Amino acid sequence: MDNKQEAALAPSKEAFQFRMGLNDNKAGMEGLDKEKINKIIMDATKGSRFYDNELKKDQQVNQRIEKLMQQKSQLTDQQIKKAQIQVDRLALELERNRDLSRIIVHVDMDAFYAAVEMRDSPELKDKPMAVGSNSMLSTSNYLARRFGVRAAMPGFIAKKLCPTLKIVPPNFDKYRAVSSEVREILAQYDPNFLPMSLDEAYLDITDHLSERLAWPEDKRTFMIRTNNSGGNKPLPGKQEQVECTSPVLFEDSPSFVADQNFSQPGLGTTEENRKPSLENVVVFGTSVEEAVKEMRFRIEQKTTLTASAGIAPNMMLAKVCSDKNKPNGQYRIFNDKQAIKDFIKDLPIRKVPGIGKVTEKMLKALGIITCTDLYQQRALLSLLFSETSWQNFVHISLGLGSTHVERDGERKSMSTERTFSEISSSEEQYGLCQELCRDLAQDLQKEGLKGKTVTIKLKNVKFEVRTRALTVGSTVSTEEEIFAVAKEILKAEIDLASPEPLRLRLMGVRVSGFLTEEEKKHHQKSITGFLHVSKPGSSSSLGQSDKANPSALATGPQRQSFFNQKRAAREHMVQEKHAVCSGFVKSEDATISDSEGKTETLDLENVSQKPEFTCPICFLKESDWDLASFNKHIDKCLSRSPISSELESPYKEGAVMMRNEVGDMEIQCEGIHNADVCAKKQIGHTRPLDAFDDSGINNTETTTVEDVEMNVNMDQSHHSIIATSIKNEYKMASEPIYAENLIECKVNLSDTEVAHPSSAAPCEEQSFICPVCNIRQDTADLAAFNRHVDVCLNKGIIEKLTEETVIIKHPTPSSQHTGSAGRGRSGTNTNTKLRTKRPAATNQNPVSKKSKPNPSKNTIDRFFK
DNA sequence: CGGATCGAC
DNA sequence: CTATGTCGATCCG
Repeated sequence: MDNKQEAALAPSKEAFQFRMGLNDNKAGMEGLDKEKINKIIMDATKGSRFYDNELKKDQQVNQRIEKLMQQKSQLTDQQIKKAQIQVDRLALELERNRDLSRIIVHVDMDAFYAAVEMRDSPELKDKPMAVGSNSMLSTSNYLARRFGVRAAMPGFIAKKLCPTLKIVPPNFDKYRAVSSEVREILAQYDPNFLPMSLDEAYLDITDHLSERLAWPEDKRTFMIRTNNSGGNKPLPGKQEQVECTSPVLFEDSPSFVADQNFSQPGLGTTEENRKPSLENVVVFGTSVEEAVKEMRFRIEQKTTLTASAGIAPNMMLAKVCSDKNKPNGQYRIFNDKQAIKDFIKDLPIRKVPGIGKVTEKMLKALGIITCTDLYQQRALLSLLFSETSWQNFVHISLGLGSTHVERDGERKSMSTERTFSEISSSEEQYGLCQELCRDLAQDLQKEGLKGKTVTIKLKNVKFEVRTRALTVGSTVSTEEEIFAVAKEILKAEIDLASPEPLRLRLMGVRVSGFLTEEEKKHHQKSITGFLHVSKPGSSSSLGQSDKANPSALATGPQRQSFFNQKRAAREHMVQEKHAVCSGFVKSEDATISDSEGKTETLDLENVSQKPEFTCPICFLKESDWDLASFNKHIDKCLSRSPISSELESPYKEGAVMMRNEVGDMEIQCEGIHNADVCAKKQIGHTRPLDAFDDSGINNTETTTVEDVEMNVNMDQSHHSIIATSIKNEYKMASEPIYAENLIECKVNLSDTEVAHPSSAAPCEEQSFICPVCNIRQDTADLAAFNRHVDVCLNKGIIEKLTEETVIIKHPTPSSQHTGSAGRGRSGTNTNTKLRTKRPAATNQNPVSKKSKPNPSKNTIDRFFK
């Protein structure tokens, strides 16, 4: 097993395929087979700078894997066994708190953008097509996928795979409109549903379902819209003759009805007793599946587009499920532990949201492919990965996920970035930077946000990316403020590259570190307010009309040339110079921008000089101020001599209102975004998960319950705490617990709500297996058993433990479950942590959820109770 | 805090 | 010729 890395470390072809995710091609009869696809892509790719960079990134991953394997090889059995106990403690706790009471649905429109375009352009319907540009595709239709054409693939390569491919440019306004139609429907099943993007959403339909039970039939009855005159839809009982064979959208009639089973017991009444002309009517039942079918039916009726859905007890599972019967299908995991376990068993970890390419490859190096593998290796993983990572792994392998569909909190950052053909002149780079700042400032303004940190992102022609950030004392939100900071950062980068110019292909600007509501109140009168006043009207007029105009004029039909954009930007700069001169930006700037040509050169010189700032409040000017001290000064000035309160940002109120307005569809659209920002966000959306892979399920190696051996090693000084908590855990579970048996262990908690035979059965007769000596204790006396465990813990193996292990001593906010602290010594882990998304199962446990700062302490307190 | 990286869409 | 844009999260130094 240790040598698996050999193959993985070999670079080139295989590496690239890993990076590009080419391993899951679904070759169709009319398309290309996997071999051909890979070859074409390789040929089109090989030798490019992009490819070189991909190889480099891959090497980095391989190095991480190498480190991982090395750490692994140094682990002792004892360490693993000890880890096993600790991990299992978490697993047990999680299992005990498993929430099976909710019905979560993940709805996913099939090939959304492509489907919309096909719907509206009949000539596209039977052709392979994709939405995007020559340089990047957002999504492709199912016909194109047979040729290997996928989301996140450059259009020019797609064309090589499929010369007849039609690439249509995206039309986000249209997608947004369709999306809001869909959301109108979704809202009726869960008013608090959570949209993830234009084509995807989570719903908690538990409440809907209980209401639905009492609904009369007519509330579940819907007309079937017949768009084709002759094409009468088959009615219940007849649909097998239609047999919608093709998974391809619109290849046959886009009929939901043809594809669905409406002859559910108890609703087959449509044929006879509906009103005269209403024979085209369908009634849905009250079950979970029926409700979701109804939802999808209504979506299709309303939009002529199909959706897939996953139904499960939590969001993570629902998401995986929605992929299962895509397109135009649904799949449900029942709210039953065994059902979850069965589903998870052979599930490739890559399917799980949060496990991406890199994680997949790293885990693969450890022999982990499926969730079962993941579960079996949990002890090892807890030693090799960071706390959050391995705990997330445990959540996944237990099939746990969040059961609360909630909107995300406040936004944390806002950014804009652009790719272009090489720009190496620093003047252009500054101009571009300013333009980005302008765009960003407008977006910030729409949400009334001000941030303290400015980050710029640069990607050179070799695709190397770097980001640099600067946090300032005051807050920034206007173009000038942002640019003042961004310019400094950019200058530093240009200087760093020294004689060589920066050869950029992308630049981005981001603002983060937003003020909280609290801070907003206090910090109201910032430099921003001052600038607003000093150039009355200019910022708001700029917001609306000014933006597109100059560049449109300059470039004509398409804004291809950044030259022109930059020129336009410069013109803009000139207009605004009087605003600039009010102090935040270097004073020289104000003096130069008289003629266009001069602006460039002088601006450039400028940048390499030491900045000089003038305080906008006291008008003091210090030559040795840097940005930070300048900002500090302003802060002081502001608190010393209060500025009249009318300087508040005019946008603040509006922003707050928007956020609270839940009922409004447009706002629900993207949470706190209005339509414009929303549009921007959607540009370039790619959907790698569109590349679903049905063939992934193989390798069905059943894992039986083995490895009952469990020698416990505990840190002596704290063993009593552990002992106690273990005791209590064993108290909770009503049957013997094996390490490998965790998923099985019966939980007699409130899961009985969703009554299912296997979920609630209490245990026969009590007996315990001591986790230390591993001997079965045939006693129903819990106290006796606990005494035994205590004794066991106090003798024997523990003496052999040499390393210092802090188990639950002083739980810190960051070390939730005792794992990380003690692992330092025998040189095992520390570095090479893998980052994974935040633990998927957060809201499972009401205790640990609430007390974020110190969850494990609470847990233990409760144990002691 | 700053920088790099991952992952999702 | 030609390989996105935006955002949140995590980890490490």
